[in-house]
Amino acid sequence: MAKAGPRADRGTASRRALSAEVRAALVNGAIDALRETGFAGASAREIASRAGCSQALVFYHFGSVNDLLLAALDEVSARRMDAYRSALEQADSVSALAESARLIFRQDLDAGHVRVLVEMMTGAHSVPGLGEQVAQRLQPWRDLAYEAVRRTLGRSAAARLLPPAEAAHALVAGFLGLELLASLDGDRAAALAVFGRAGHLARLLDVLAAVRLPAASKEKK
Amino acid sequence: MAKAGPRADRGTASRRALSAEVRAALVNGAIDALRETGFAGASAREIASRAGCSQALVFYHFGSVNDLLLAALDEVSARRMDAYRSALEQADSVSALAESARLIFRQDLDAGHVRVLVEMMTGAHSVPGLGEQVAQRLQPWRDLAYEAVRRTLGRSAAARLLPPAEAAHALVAGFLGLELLASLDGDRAAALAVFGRAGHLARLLDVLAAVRLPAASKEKK
DNA sequence: GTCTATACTTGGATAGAC
DNA sequence: GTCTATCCAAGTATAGAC
Repeated sequence: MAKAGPRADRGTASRRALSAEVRAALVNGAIDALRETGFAGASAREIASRAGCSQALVFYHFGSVNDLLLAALDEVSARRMDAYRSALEQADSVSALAESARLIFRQDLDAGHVRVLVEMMTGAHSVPGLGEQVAQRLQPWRDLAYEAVRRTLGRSAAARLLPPAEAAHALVAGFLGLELLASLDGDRAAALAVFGRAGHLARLLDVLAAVRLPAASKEKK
Repeated sequence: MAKAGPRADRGTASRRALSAEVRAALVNGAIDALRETGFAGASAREIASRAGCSQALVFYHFGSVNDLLLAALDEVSARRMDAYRSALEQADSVSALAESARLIFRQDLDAGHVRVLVEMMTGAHSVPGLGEQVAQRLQPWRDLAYEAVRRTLGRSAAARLLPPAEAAHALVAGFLGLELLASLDGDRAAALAVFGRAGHLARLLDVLAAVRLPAASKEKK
């Protein structure tokens, strides 16, 4: 299973496994630090302490603290992307989409996934060049939101009322803004109420979405 | 006008004026630093450099960097509160409210007012106790949003569809989330498009808002 | 690969001259 | 009130032992 490396006499595989464990521990430590102490508190020492290893290993394995933080963001993204995709893909109406979004948001709120993203977005502001890299990592999430909205709204009357690109942008902004408020006052109920309300309104859109537009009947050519 | 202090022989008033100028310069420097370099970059040295004075004055006048940053947040709040209140008070329909919100958001986005707030909200996360103080300062804005929404929706059918408390929470979250996205990718157009769309949808609510509920006609008791 | 030790930098905060 | 000088804590990053 494990590819034999150089000097594969004894212990190499396990040592490699140990090394991978350290990397994983550092990434997890970075995620926890971002979530609990914020970007400013996510120092190499803080992360290493959470990972239970030396601070020097941050630089050995990742080169710099910022690169480790980006790896942490990648890890969170990867972990969530599957959950997002499957939840959103099986939503076949606007209200089902809203309900999926509500469930996903609640999970992410509790687990702190959005928190990590928000910390990186704002922390990036004080480190030149980091913003672009965070933006790059945010893109798949935005694409996912756009796809989900576009698919459920489709070419219906609802899409005229609410163009997918704008709805998707608003959806992503909503995740971020509601997370900010929730983490400030520790009140997740208010955020969830907003998603619940969006679900109610979405049911109205379901009706409109069911009405397919009569293929540009009135339009000139 | 100026209250005579101790040793009011000569120059005391002007010296006092100079001192006030320094305080103002520090507050402005703090605002600029928060906006341009973020919470992590808003150090005493950075701020003092922008204010054109010694770093020691931060501590002499404000006691600590955090207290200066809070003063900066207060200043931004005070500056904007009047503009907000007058704009929102003269909105007499949901769509007018949406248009006001759009104009205000554009001003704040360009001037960086929301940026300062977001930086303080996330930066607070890494400093114990700061979160409560920021939350306290956010409250007037939330109250204002709530009042505006409650007044324009009123006791109409629209208020059933969209309870003021939830709408206000969503409105504040929208400001924050859209600012986060706009500052990450430098694209304010997408955020403004969302507000524009909200305006279109608000016109639908205007119709509902015009329909006053027949004082709980169907309800039991 | 992992550790300890350390060089170097930056930032908060204070002391004391003026 | 404002400055310069300084102390101290914390952070990034590297060197070198194991």
